[in-house]
Amino acid sequence: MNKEYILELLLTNKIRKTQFRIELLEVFMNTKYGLSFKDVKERISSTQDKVTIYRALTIFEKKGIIHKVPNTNDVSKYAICPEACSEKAHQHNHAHFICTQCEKTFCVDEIELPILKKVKGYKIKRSNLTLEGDCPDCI
Amino acid sequence: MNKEYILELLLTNKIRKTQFRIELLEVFMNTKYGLSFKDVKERISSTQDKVTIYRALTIFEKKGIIHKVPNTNDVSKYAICPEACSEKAHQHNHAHFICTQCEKTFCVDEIELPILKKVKGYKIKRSNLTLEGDCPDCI
DNA sequence: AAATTAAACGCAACTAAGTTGCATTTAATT
DNA sequence: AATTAAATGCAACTTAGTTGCGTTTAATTT
Repeated sequence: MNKEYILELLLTNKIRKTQFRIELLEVFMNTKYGLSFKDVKERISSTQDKVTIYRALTIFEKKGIIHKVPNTNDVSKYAICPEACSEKAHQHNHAHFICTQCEKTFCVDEIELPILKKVKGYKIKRSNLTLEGDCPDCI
Repeated sequence: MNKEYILELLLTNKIRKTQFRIELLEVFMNTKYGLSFKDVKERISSTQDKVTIYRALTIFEKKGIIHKVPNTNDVSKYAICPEACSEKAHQHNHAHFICTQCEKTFCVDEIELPILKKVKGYKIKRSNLTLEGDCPDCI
């Protein structure tokens, strides 16, 4: 199991190894698609307060452990970062696919985004390609 | 002025020409960047109920007159569609730039998205490229 | 021009997402 | 064992967006 990797992640990011945060990372690692706040809550065995969950999500995102994928339906999903992201270089050079039927969010590693730095006077720090449609399970 | 174009838009989409909806479209046409609900409310002279505003935004989006750009900060922006979108083919083949300083959202026509139809079993109906960073005014 | 009707509107009440302040607990350090 | 700062829990709050329902009004029909 990747429990060791989780502990390593928490250590290098100076996040305390609490039961809940370890379990939260396990949930993310064992899910192939993005999770909304509600999804996360359902998958956590300990009945944590929503504030605690939000705070963990926020710090994980800030540290580059997970990333947030916004959705036109106003319910963002969180997913674990596939490779090494850090607080400084939080680049997700892959697309996200959102199924409009089952509402699941998948990372699509097959599509590589061109890393643009500048376009017509805009300084680009991050880019995010979101695809919408039907996922393999819903076609 | 493009008042005539607005009336035409409403007519072809079978939306009644009320004072408010005409004004709302004028606001969108005269703004070069995306508007949040709050932005819209501030720019409307008549003091419309928020439900009325939301319903107009929803129907305009459904008809392909405006499109919604989600943001990681959970405040979506709405912007008028540059070309001919329709209820069926609501494709926005351009990127959106969100300034992390002033929070403005701009359509970036310079970047053309490759129109992907299928990737690894996913059926893609819509795609959305969002760029984040500093806009020309904030650099 | 009057009657009809369905879209648009306004209000109240609600849900759901996410935040803030503060007191308490606990992991990690000294 | 004592310290301390991170993490937690609770209450209360804000903000975005929705639903139901009765009323108004733009557009159509007679």
